[in-house]
Amino acid sequence: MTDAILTSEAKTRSRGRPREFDMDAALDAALRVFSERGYHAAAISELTEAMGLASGSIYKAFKDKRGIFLAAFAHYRKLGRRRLEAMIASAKTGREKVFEMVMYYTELSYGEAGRKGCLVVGGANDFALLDEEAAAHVVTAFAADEKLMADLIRIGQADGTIPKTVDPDAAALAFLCFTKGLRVIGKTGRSREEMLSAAEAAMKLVT
Amino acid sequence: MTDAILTSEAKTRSRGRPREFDMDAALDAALRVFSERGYHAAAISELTEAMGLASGSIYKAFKDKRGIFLAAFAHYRKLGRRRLEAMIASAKTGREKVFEMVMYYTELSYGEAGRKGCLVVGGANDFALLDEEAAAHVVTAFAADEKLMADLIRIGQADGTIPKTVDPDAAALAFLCFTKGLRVIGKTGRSREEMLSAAEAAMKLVT
DNA sequence: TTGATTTGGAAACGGTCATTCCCTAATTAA
DNA sequence: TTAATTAGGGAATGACCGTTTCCAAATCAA
Repeated sequence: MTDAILTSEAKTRSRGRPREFDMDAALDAALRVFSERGYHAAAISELTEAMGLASGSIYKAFKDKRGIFLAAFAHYRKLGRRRLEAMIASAKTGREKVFEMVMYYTELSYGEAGRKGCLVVGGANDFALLDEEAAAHVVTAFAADEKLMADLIRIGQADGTIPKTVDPDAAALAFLCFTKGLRVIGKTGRSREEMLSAAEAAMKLVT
Repeated sequence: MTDAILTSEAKTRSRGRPREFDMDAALDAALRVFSERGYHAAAISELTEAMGLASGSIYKAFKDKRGIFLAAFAHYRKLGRRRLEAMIASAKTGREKVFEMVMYYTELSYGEAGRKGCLVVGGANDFALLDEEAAAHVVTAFAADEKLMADLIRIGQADGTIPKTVDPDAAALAFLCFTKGLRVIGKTGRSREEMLSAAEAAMKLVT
């Protein structure tokens, strides 16, 4: 409920006893619990244990269970976006950038990491019809991914690595479905090789 | 736990008072609740209301909440598979069959139906790390879809409507991810037109 | 009929969950 | 120093949830 939740950057010391725990570490722990168990199955007692905080402390730092989730969700998005943009930046052509984005999700979608799943995909499942505001955050997250992918496709069309015949918006939505589907299938524990083969096949979307 | 749960076909009358409620209708109601709210957020009280049964009756017909879900899940799969196979049968070429399968999921992924989501995708989220046996049912459901899609692609390669250069297994997994992703994105309430454009784009997977 | 068996349903039960309370500790403002 | 404020934490709280119990009703076997 304070700026600290949103930015997790320390700033001008406020009055009263200062926070002792590390917000980023606490949110890391919280998102781990929410990813593994889902929102509704995650008990406060599990969150307190994972975060290393008593329930009273958690309820003082966040408004309620929903508040913990929304903070963890924002944290998760910030971290993910940072890693994703780093991968995209390392690629030269538009087509390679598209491939890097596909690979970013592919590498998260097998083995143990895959089984833990995606907080955004999980959020879509847990909140779509139950919590309008939380659902709006999920929509925002998907929209950001979709827009980024469309931008990368247009870059590829500008640099000649992706045909002009491709409809960037349609292909971006198809990629969005594909990558979120990767995360769903990843929860069933597939191998890296299988997921890589699917990712390569998906690149046909930009031919 | 009886055959009736699995087959929902009436058969040789057993001893004792006969069941009064319609199993298919009850499972329809149950899967509606589970789809809309997810497994953990679905309360028994909601199930009793939707199914028109008292909790005692439900617990006599099913073992527990998990048993209700598993029965609804099997029911959902049976209904879905029936509709899917009908759509595929109406298509002539292998490529058209692939398209019909993609369209089957596309038509479930927008508007109100899309918002309700898929019980199998939801199950992957709700059970992957929490219930090994239930998770195995999810794996089976995905595997059936994946195998069917691979078969359709091979039919297309045999009748010349899909290039031999396509790897059927890789493309089938890519389609599986795409269609399950459609169901995830569908929970955020997209339009039919958008989803159709993505579905058309996805057909590039078999070019 | 009678007894055994099974279903239907309402009420009761025990446990767990999210949340609050309250006291102590640490800090700033005056 | 003192007062005000905020964090930490453990115990208490109240609600709800899944499940069980118990009794009446309906059927079959004898």
